[in-house]
Amino acid sequence: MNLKRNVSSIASLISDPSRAAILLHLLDGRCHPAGDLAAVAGITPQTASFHLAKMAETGTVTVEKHGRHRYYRIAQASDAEMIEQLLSFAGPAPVVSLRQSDQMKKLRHARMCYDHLAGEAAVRITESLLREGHLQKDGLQLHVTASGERFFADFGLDLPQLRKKRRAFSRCCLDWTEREHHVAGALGQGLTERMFAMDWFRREEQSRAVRITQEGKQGMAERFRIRLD
Amino acid sequence: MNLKRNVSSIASLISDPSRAAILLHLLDGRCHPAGDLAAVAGITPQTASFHLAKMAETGTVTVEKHGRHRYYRIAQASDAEMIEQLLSFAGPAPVVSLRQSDQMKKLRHARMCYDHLAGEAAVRITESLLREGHLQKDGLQLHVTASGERFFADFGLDLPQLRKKRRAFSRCCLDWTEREHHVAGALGQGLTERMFAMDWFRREEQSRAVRITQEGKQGMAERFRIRLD
DNA sequence: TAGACGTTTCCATTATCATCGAAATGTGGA
DNA sequence: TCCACATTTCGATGATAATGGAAACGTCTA
Repeated sequence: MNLKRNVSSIASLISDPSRAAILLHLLDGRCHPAGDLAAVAGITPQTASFHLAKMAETGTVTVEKHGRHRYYRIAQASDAEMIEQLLSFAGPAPVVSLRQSDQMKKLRHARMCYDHLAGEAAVRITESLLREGHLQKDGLQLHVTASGERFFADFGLDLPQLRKKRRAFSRCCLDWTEREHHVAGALGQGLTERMFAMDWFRREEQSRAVRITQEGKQGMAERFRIRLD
Repeated sequence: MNLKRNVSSIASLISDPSRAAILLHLLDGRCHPAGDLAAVAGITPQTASFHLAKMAETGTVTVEKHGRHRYYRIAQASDAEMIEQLLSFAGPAPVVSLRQSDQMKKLRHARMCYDHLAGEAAVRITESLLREGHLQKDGLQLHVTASGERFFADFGLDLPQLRKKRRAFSRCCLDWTEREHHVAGALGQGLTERMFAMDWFRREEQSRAVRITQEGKQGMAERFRIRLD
């Protein structure tokens, strides 16, 4: 069994508190400059650079140079999802401060999970798609039905294009706050992108949290027949 | 966010190769003497004892004294399931030797996931229970329907008793070889126990693998309408 | 009662690795 | 051209923790 090797090497990436902090912060799917990540993890830029280099070497993160900044992000959606899964075992975070509980409430409500929407909103949307027969669950796969093809096209998604991407097309991703599944994969990403384009959601600064706009509430009621407050 | 702390401490449990080997071996749900675990991990008894003491302290494993042996096992089903989940990210194990691939094939077919059945057999059984309307999926929960109540009672399970247990009654557990869900929780455990009592399955020595008997094949065809070879 | 065996405790060794100061590199702006 | 700034590289340090030898403990067997 050389599963051992894989398992422990994956785990050791996250076992260091500084790296965990960095990865958790990168879980918002955005690009972050090295300095910010150092600040988040509470370490000096040198140390952060050391960790980032290490993670870049194993392919966990990728770099993009822009001027004198270097922006890092998580390389693969699957890695991000693994960390999300770990979170669901870290248990419901014991709330310490009011500020934390407030932040937590926002995260539960709607947040980014790397490149797609997560939290209550995402779970409700996924439920709706299944209920209306646009998606069909098959294990961890989510198949788009005939009615789904029409629905998504009508929604402004180019499904053939999304299918072409070199990644899973449509799959379940475990939501660690809701303990249910939400749509991930290229479809989840495309859907999320489209909803942002329609200004249904707006990202918060420096956080994975996502705010729902008035248009969003209205749109979700009309399109998905769900009501979020 | 003190999620960080939790996440990294969970990961550090498995990040050490020796501990990973021990935990992976304990994933069969059986009790194992300390010496065996040392051998499996390729370390001296002292070192294994050190790791086991550490894991016992954090509540990951529990000890049972029998004569001069001390038998260890994973304390909580949820921990075992977390490790199983990590395995699904470790990727399909690159097969090195023929012996390994053979062992792997057996594991895929049927194995123990701590205290319940996993692998193809478990996934097929779960599918059958859903298809026949005995179980109903609700997020990660599995509800027993009215017809399910009758079915399980007829199968020899004491559901009220199982519900009393201080653990999740019936839930989905991600199968890392099949990438689908199978029944876990008290129901998964009870079901597995009953099938072993009926001699449908037999455990292999020193492995998580499980062999299906002739009775098992016949019984599964009759009761679950599935055919496994 | 003695000895074998499984296991743990104690202890010293060793290696690994996160960390940071100092300095180098590269980029942008004045 | 010079300086400020983001980042990395280098090098040294210190802490942590895995490891195994020696010995003790408890249990089983003869």
